[in-house]
Amino acid sequence: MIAPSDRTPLPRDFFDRPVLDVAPDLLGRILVRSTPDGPIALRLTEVEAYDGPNDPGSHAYRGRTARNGVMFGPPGHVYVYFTYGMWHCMNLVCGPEGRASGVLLRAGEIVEGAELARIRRLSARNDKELAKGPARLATALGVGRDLDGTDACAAGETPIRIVAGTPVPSHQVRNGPRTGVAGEGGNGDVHPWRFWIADDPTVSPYRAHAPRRRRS
DNA sequence: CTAGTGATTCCCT
DNA sequence: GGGAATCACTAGC
Repeated sequence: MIAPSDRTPLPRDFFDRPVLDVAPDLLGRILVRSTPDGPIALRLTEVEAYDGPNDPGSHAYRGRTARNGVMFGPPGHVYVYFTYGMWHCMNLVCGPEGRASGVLLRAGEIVEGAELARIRRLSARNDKELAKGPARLATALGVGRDLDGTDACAAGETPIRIVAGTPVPSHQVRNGPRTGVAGEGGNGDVHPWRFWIADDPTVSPYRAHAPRRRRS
């Protein structure tokens, strides 16, 4: 059951700020995913910032394409991409419009609808693993490319919204280098653009980017 | 716990 | 053509 206060999405102004301001402020906020079977609510515990065409690690680095068009649109919308032939990951577009920056949602704690998330995440050995990693998070919430471009700030029974939750005080926020990003880490040029809640058991393990070897 | 590797397909060069 | 903002599984400590 969603409390009445949880029906109000965060205003678009929340996302219409520099991405490095928005990213740590998202920790502790609640993502509400409405599905035909009922709501799933997730408390965000780990996020990662991407700063548009000036950021070599960003999908928007080489300009607008068919895949990343939503990033160039207004803030507060959902950008979903497909990767590694199997997985989806979701981002929230941040302002100002046209900067094409966004926050990758890397991990969270399911606080409602765990019974629905478990059905989509049969390989999870416990509930802490349901959304421990960006593709696991999207899978647990049933998020795919069909939700690319969804407005997370719209009123009503929308597929995805972000509600206030409880912001995490800055002394409990940790930050470090991004994980798994090609073009970063190998040359020592890393930035503390990953943010997580200190000592939270749902935060994903750090993995440096490892280039894949060719198949025969 | 860490490290190594196969899976699988879309998208851009 | 080949890399990709990852995961699941295995082996070994």
